[in-house]
Amino acid sequence: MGRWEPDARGRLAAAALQLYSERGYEQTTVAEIAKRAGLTERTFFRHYADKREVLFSGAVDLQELFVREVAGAPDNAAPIDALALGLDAVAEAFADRWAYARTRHAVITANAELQERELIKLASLSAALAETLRGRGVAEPAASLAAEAAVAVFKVGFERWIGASEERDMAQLVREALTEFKAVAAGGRCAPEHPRTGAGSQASGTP
Amino acid sequence: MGRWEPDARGRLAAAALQLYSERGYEQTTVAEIAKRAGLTERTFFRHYADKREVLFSGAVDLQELFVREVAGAPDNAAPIDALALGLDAVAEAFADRWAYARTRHAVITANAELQERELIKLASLSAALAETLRGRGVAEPAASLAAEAAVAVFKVGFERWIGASEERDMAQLVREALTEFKAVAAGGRCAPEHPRTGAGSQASGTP
DNA sequence: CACCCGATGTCAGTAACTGTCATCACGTAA
DNA sequence: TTACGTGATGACAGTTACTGACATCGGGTG
Repeated sequence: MGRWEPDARGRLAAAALQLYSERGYEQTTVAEIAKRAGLTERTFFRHYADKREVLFSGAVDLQELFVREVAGAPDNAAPIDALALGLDAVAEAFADRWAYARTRHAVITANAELQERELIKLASLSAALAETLRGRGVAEPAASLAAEAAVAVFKVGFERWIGASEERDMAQLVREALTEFKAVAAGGRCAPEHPRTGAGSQASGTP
Repeated sequence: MGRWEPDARGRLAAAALQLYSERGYEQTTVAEIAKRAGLTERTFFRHYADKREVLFSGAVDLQELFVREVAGAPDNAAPIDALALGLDAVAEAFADRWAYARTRHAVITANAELQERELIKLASLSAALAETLRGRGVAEPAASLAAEAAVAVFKVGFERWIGASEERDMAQLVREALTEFKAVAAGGRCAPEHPRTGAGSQASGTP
């Protein structure tokens, strides 16, 4: 049992997301977040390094999960296949957080500073994945390029999942993005092989 | 002819890079930059939106050049080949700025806030390239994935160019990175086909 | 009961950034 | 030549993110 109200950190994160969503990130002061959480501004900065970080505390867990899965892939798996295992696991972890992820994503896409923070978190993820691949014997720059590709695939899959009108299976969307990525990298002219996917599949070739 | 000392904007950028390089980004105040440029803090913020942006005013030109080259590629070129033309042009544009690019890059890699800004500039570049590819008839998400891949290739090539002990041909390094990238995406197990490249090419396969 | 310790509150201070108005140096037209 | 317009700059007050130093609170431990 806490000596004060429990989970100050969680209350701050919840209050921040609410306020950012209600009135916008820039129109929200840290003092207001702290007040809604029943704390002071100074305490906010003891839990979070800055006003943005309160939206990104989960990034560490995401990265650890992704890395663990890649590291645990069979020794004979190619880099891109090891990364695919990590993508699957991450998609699973998001499964029951569709509504939360949507709200958070809307807040972030509405503000450039928050996008910057998200990008550096993804860059950190990419760097960790590259390091893991190197540990599996993959040379540079193959490791870094493969890691960046995996993050790009994740982003595409995530945004499709978030942007869908109803809740869908994120793992499936990510796998489709990976398949389309391989086609592009192989030098394909245009379009995906998933006309059943729905959106944006009218592959108009240039004549 | 300017009414005051000419090129206030350029003087601010030069002063900022000097000070960031000498004593670090965080240890430099905007007032100090302005003073070295013979101006006031308020004038700094009339030329640059914030303390970071002073290092990134060239990003617009880079993006325009890259996009122009991709848009001008032959109609029958595959996405990845169109992007390769843009990569070549950008590498050319950097040719005579090795020392400047090194200093600037060192400043940026030493500070997380500056890295965030750089990442969002690259994301903007990626978005512009994806839009250009869509204009060439490439469907989503192939366009976005190809664009992100091109930016990743550029980053690898640029960092190798900057990190080299002597000045080398950036265009060549970028082309090598592109070749290695294609191999990874195709599902290759390990290493590059350029053992002559030097650094990091001891491809240790997992046993 | 005395003490320790971690989480919080209080308060002063720095620096990034903004809004507002005054001022300056030049071009232009009477 | 002089008066006026205009765009760039200076001066100054104000908000807010963020930090350091110190006090306080409440529970556990000897």
